[in-house]
Amino acid sequence: MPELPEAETIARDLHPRLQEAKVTAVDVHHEDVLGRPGTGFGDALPGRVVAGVGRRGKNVVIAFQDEGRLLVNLGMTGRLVLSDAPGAADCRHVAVRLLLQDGRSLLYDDVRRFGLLELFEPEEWPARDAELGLEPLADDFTADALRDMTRRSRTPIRNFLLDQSKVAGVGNIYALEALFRAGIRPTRRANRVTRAEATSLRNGIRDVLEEAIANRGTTFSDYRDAAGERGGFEPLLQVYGREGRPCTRCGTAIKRKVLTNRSAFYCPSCQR
DNA sequence: AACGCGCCCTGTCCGC
DNA sequence: TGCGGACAGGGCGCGT
Repeated sequence: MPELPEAETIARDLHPRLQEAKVTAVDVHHEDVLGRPGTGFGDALPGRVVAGVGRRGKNVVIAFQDEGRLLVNLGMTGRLVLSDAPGAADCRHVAVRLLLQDGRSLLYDDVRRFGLLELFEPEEWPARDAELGLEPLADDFTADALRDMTRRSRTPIRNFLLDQSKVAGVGNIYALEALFRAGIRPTRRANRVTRAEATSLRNGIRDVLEEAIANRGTTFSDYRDAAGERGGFEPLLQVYGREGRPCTRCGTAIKRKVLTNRSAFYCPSCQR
């Protein structure tokens, strides 16, 4: 499941390889990955030149020289792969292909098509950007800022962390890993997180995201980077997907509990 | 208004 | 071996 570290890895890899690239044509094989219907996606892209590739939350953002932006939410199984990368041959579910003037193409491949591609004109971007919450690696993601938000919510803290309008970029894997690091059970109501725990949680979120970026993300099943390669963080997961296996800290068997249709993994001894 | 739920989609796995 | 069903889950639309 691509979250912030996976989007960051893809953006960093694509940035030098897509700069100055000019889009000449667009092949849309599956329209259901296009958000914002009626924006003329296929007609509006040709002629644009890439200025750079960045990230907002868990979205890869391709910025064009005219300040238009293509936001790519990878959903569950989305991949952004260049046609000349070794992993391009593994893209068997290409939903959208951007053809480039230099002969390459950028493939958006997505088996389950939960992903979304949205094109924004310069004046449209600020409103979309404002819908996303704090960047967890930015300076303004402080313990106080996190606590100000958690104290106003009664939803389980795991669910709170998945809300992209609060903290942008954290998904199920890193939410659970950060909660383990902070010693907080995923089921705890957000407004029951103490001031001290909010500090631990803020630090846990930043640490796990930074460590995952350093390891090029987590491949649990489907994630691949822009070259089609797997991430390296999966062996370092402490709770996610480890039901029944011993806690790395205390040895207690990791538990799994379904919270609003999504698995939550935690150590019943370390997390209260 | 905040919150929870069902749905979208398809490859993989399990049991018979 | 083949097949049906359960399962995985990010984000969104909807109901409460």
